[in-house]
Amino acid sequence: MSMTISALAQAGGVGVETVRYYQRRGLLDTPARGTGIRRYSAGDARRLAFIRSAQAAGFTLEQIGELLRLDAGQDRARARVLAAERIAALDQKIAELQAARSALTRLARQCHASEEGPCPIIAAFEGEGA
Amino acid sequence: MSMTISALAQAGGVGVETVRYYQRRGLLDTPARGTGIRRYSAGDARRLAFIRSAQAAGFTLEQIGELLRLDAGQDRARARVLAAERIAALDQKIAELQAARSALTRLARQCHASEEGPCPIIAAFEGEGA
DNA sequence: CTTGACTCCGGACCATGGTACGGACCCTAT
DNA sequence: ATAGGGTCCGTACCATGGTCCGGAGTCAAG
Repeated sequence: MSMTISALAQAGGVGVETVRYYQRRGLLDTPARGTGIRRYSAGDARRLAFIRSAQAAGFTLEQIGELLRLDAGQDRARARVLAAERIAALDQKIAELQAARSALTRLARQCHASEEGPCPIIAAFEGEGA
Repeated sequence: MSMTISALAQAGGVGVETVRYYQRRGLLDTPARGTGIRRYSAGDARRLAFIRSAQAAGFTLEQIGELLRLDAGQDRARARVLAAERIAALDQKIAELQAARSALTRLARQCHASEEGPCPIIAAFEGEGA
């Protein structure tokens, strides 16, 4: 099974330019072209999917590059370290977002409660006086 | 109570250049200078704190600008809409990060379990074959 | 065997959120 | 009154993650 760049991009839910960008970044390889047009494999599609999910997990493209370079699982210890670091960062970020969410929910509730006076959402910084 | 730009920046946990950047973006105002050096009020500090927390809630500086422009709570309805949208986005993002976290945790556990074979963290896209 | 869609490629450009630079000015302590 | 440290300001630069451009080549259908 082989596909063109646009099929690969579509399979990965990204644009063609993004695929080319990942190639430039060394995250995807650039298959040799037989007769002018490059053909991509299902492996490429899996790799692209990996990039996208690692990205969703908050890895930067740089870090994803590192993960990929620990190729064929040669350096499992390092991969585990990266994973553990990311999990910790994720926990922190999740906590932050949850805090933001409840602050926002509280403000919205207060704002709804009284139609009078300044909106608490905005007024969180009221009292501009010098 | 009045402070210099560096005191304001420090109070807000940002750099001086960041304060100036927010001024340029219209998020903080630029007090008139009496005799050469501008002086900032506690209100400015509260405003800066608001910007930082809104940012932590995932609002872009652009959106924060909009919130601020709904000044003195003139447009509570719009503020509530923005808050509701952000809460929804936050919920989605939190869910995404939680999913990523558990995927990563599972992979790390598998990687630990067997020292043989390719690391599952990396091998999530194995089988490169054309 | 031409037309239209797709591909290739390098390089320029974009948005976001800053960060750094450099010369001039101000302010305080010595 | 002078040195030093902070401030002022415009402008330039940065990292990240793309996105678009234009000219040339390729390919399948009519």
